[in-house]
Amino acid sequence: MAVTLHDVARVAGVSIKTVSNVINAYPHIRPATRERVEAAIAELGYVPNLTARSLKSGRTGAIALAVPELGLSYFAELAAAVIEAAEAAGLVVLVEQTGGDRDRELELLRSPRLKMTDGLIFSALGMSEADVASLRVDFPMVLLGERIFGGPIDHVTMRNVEAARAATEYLIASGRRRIAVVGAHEDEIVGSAALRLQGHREALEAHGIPFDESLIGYTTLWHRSNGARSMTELLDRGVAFDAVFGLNDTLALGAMRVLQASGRRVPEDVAVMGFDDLDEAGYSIPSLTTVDPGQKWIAKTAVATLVERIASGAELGPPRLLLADFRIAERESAVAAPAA
Amino acid sequence: MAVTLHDVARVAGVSIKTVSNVINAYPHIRPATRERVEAAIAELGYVPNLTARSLKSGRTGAIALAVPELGLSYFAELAAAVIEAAEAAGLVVLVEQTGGDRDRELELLRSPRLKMTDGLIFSALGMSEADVASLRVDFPMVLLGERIFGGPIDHVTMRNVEAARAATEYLIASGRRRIAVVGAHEDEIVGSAALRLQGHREALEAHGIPFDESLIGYTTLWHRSNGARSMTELLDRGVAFDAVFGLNDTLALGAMRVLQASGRRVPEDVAVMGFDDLDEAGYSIPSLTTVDPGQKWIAKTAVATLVERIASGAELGPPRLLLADFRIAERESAVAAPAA
DNA sequence: CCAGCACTCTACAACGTTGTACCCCAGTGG
DNA sequence: CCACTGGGGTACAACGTTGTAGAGTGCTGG
Repeated sequence: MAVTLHDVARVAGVSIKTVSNVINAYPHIRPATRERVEAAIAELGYVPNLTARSLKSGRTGAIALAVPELGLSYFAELAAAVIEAAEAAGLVVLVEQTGGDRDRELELLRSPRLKMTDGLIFSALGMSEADVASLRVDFPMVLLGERIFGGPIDHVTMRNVEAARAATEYLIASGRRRIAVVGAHEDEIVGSAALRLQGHREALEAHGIPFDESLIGYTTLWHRSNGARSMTELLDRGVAFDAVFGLNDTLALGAMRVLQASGRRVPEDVAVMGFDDLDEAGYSIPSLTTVDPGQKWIAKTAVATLVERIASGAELGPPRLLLADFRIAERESAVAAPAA
Repeated sequence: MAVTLHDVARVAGVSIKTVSNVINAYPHIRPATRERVEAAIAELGYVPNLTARSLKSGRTGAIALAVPELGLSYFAELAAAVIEAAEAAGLVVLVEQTGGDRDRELELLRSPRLKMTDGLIFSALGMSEADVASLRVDFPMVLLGERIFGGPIDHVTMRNVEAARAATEYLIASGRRRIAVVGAHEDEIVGSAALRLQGHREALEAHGIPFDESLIGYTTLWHRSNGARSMTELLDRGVAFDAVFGLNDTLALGAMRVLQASGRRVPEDVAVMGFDDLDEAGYSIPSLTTVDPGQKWIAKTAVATLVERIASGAELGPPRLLLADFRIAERESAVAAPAA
């Protein structure tokens, strides 16, 4: 069925190796031979069998990307950026969804399916420091996310603490003092929620504002509905606040909806700050002021780092920690000058 | 470096074929032998080389999914559903982004990278009927989208015309008569925009409502900003309307934002209807009434159809057209009983 | 007691490609 | 005239797996 080098070789009247040489741009080939081979390739519509090539070379030209869920905008945008960067490097991307489930994440790391790729970009969400040993795998891997630090592999991520601190400082600078938080995770030590909450506390402390536990809204997941529910609870609690820091954009948008439905004006009565700078942060009503944590850079850097590891293996030295720059994306939901 | 069947065979003291037989659950193996082999596998941490297996079997266990862009929520949710369905079928998914660009779509169809997969689920956006010949490829493929009908391959899609007609009829039933449309494509004959607009017109006609060109907002892309811009134009135009039909949710959400910013109440002054039933349709303010076009079914069916084609090839008979059921997802932005 | 069978296992070839070794030839310098 | 060089090409093995054919067992039934 499929056309192979043998078929091309027969038609061109040369050996299969010569055809292979033509395809791989081997220099020492007579123009006449090259032409005959190219004609045969065109005539038969030959396409190299990448599986065979992979077997021989040990490289597949594919990398895997594991994310919790593409339905979450953050990860969809991450995947888009990774695929784009990979394509620029001549790689294709195999996308896996783990659901953010620890067991599925661990299972993925042991899956033979990864043998079909040259390496893995792994955005972990369910694993914890206790699982760090599982990251010691025999294929190139780059870790994303903030569940594990100091692991045995390259890690590309964002400055969660500093960025969150900057976010809260932005709110403080605009005159806000009672800042509610949506999306905290109870008893969590590692993970984005804990780090961002820590940055928030640091900012409060730096400005002599006492931390008020009653302003913290806890959720398990970071879906929009969790942000909405958490805000409802805060309102029911009856505590006063003049700003809300959603630990991600999705939470912030969910919370903002409830705030507005309750009759509060954003940003006049309550300023809202998000985290992630999703596409949609620019299109909510009002548009969402948020932290751009450098996701594009993270995607590019993750691919570049993985490509390096694939090329040079362990020789590249000890695992590196690469941190993206962040910035506050100023929009309508929270403005630098305190609103009237 | 990597452990192979040979290594396992040597340790277990059997031939490599026996090890292969153990792995592939070949029945006639003595328990003692099986145990020794399994012990050796565990001891060495053997993982089958899928590339080699692919070369031998001609199957890779991977399928490709080509979408315009994962940053577009519709396609992110589609990809999530396809990956989930594929995983259930024991397949992994290689995701490609075409940008909705015709040339890149055509190039993709000829790309040797597809040789690494067993088939392709192709969501075309840039191609047109003129390119139908390019769909005649020698690998299994399932087409999604509405750019091409009657092509030489299986096609899974939604009932655009009927669903859009139902959407407009829903608005009419709730007492709306002047229904603006956002997202039409000028001079388009095929494609979602044209089909949905056609359904809209059919509904108007069926109810004796004249079609008013001045109520149609044209855009090129279907991003949120296009919906916002288009709505701004409609408002500037000064035409009166009591409902807006966004040809997709993203457009509808963008338009809704502008509507509200202009002081109009949704749904009291203007009802808003979307199309797609994205996750976020449930979390806007107000939540978006929209058409659920059966995306999950489409994803599942596309995978199932592709799997069938992979298994039985051309014997499966002529190309099929498979259409999903749709339903109106009733939320706040447009309600069945006319709002006060 | 032996043909016949089922079971258990092995040797070998193949999937389609590329790396290695080699061969042949023409031209060159001594 | 002969080694030597290098261009142009070939044959063969190998990547790690599975299909095919077949070789030994031991057991069964006639």
